Amino acid sequence: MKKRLIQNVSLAPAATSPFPLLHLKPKAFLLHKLSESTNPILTNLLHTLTLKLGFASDTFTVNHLLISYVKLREVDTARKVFGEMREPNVVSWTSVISGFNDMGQPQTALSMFQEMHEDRSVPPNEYTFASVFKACSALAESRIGKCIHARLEISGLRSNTVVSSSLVDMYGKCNDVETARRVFDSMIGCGRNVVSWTSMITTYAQNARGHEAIELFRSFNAVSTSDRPNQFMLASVISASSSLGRLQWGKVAHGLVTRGGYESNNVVATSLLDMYSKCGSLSCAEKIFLNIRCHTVITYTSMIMAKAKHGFGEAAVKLFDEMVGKRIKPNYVTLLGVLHACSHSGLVNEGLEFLNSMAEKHGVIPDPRHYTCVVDMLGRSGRVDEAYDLAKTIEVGAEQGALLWGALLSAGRLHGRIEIVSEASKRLIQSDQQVTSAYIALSNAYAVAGGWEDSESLRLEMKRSGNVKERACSWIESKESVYVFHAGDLSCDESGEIERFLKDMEKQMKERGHRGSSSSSMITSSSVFIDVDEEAKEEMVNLHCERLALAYGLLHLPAGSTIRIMNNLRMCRDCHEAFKVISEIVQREIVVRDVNRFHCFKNGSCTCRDFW
DNA sequence: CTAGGGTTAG
Repeated sequence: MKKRLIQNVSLAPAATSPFPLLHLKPKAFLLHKLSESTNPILTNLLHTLTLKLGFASDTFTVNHLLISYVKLREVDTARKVFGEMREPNVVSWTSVISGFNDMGQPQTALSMFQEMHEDRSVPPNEYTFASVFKACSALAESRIGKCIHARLEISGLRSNTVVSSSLVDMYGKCNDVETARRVFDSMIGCGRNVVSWTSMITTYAQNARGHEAIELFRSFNAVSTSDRPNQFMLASVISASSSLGRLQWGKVAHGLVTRGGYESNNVVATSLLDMYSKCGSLSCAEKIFLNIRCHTVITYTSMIMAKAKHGFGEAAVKLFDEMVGKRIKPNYVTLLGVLHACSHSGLVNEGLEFLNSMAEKHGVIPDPRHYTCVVDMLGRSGRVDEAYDLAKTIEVGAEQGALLWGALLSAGRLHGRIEIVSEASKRLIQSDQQVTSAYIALSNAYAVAGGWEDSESLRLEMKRSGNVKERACSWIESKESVYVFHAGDLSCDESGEIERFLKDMEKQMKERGHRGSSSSSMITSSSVFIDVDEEAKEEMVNLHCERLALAYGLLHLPAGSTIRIMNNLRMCRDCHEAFKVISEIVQREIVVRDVNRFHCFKNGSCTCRDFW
């Protein structure tokens, strides 16, 4: 066995020269072989050879050994080798630190850096700092990151493009957009490259500040003479376009993808798929999906999500089966997609079945996010008590709890279950999460139940405590502009025309037998057309901002054009039904999408307000 | 000489 390996590995004759490496000295031979080894057995052998040939204390040679182990993802062996080094240098330290980064162990990377700091014999250099900031970024640890940033400042290292880019990224991942921007601005002296710009654009994109991301992308293109956007930057810009729901910008980015020849890049393709889906064009999303050659769990999950969001639950489940059939292993996000699909298409029993069997069948253990999805599903379909019973059994942290009880709150609201709304709101208020939404919901619930005084006093309480809710809104995109309609806002010039139009539409809908939602759900600001029979509630109709967006679109967009409505409200099945009826009446395609609220919580603290 | 930064699905 051993003999064969040696033959295979090191001294096998090559075509041109019988023994191409024999003329090399032992050390050069070791270095050469170590740098090209992609085989753990070979590296092990070279390890032995290093020791036998007496290079154990040669830092340079052992560094090669270390790096070889790191590349093979054998970071623990690398660490062991490192521990036996007589005189590790800065490269040795940095290699091990970045090895832990690559293995998804940023915590260990940081403690290695701390060890290095306490050891004092080897000061870190730019390479070390770049790796360490990457670790902080992975952990979203701005407190530690700031301390190390301070060490960098006093270390006397000249500012360096790579280090500064890693800093921008780190602050971005820690949701400290302003500091990220300050670092980015300070880079004017040391030179920015595509990576630096991408870091800053990504910072904006990932912190729900899509407009600034796009704006910065524009400046990059205006300012940069030699650098063109690459796949990293494009993926980020496309993702910013999706979170804004701006198909126009997404299409421009798609053009740049084609021009740059990045279409076959999976990451770019996935971001395009997601963008088309979120901007309302499921058919374009599907085109992208069908062009992907090498599918992964992410490409499938994205398409499953897309179908789910557009209400094609059965198709999403079918796609899931296809994926499993191809032996692509689903992960927890995939199952969220499937549950989402069931939830949005009324496949309640199927959804429950998925929840109960996912651990056994697919090896994914349901976590609070899956349960939240199912609570939402039960709630939408009217099985509010089951939703409540399920919610009570789930142990969650504050942030997840906010989503869980938020879902239940919507359910209670949707079905006029004041005691559920009240319970969910209280939990939200207690956990100090989404306090304003909870107050609003509670107040609305009181209002529906006729407790106008309670409702009024709650609103006063909110005003006193400074809880001002970001307003729900819907918007419609046309060529170059976006028209935003805020809840309760009828200030636009055409309001009279729009109201007349809506009244007429409601009449037509009734003639076609559309019942609309129950009157209690009017207050959810999710229902589209409803019977307005009580004067006292007239004012609330203004809450239905997607009606306004829709009417505006129908009145102003050219005949035959598709109308895309984005909103940041939670829509129920009735709304989708209503849009179908409207679509038939006006003979136009109407695409409605809930802006992904989840996105806003992705990195912690941002709010939906930043969309506008 | 050997080591470093940015991207996609909820």
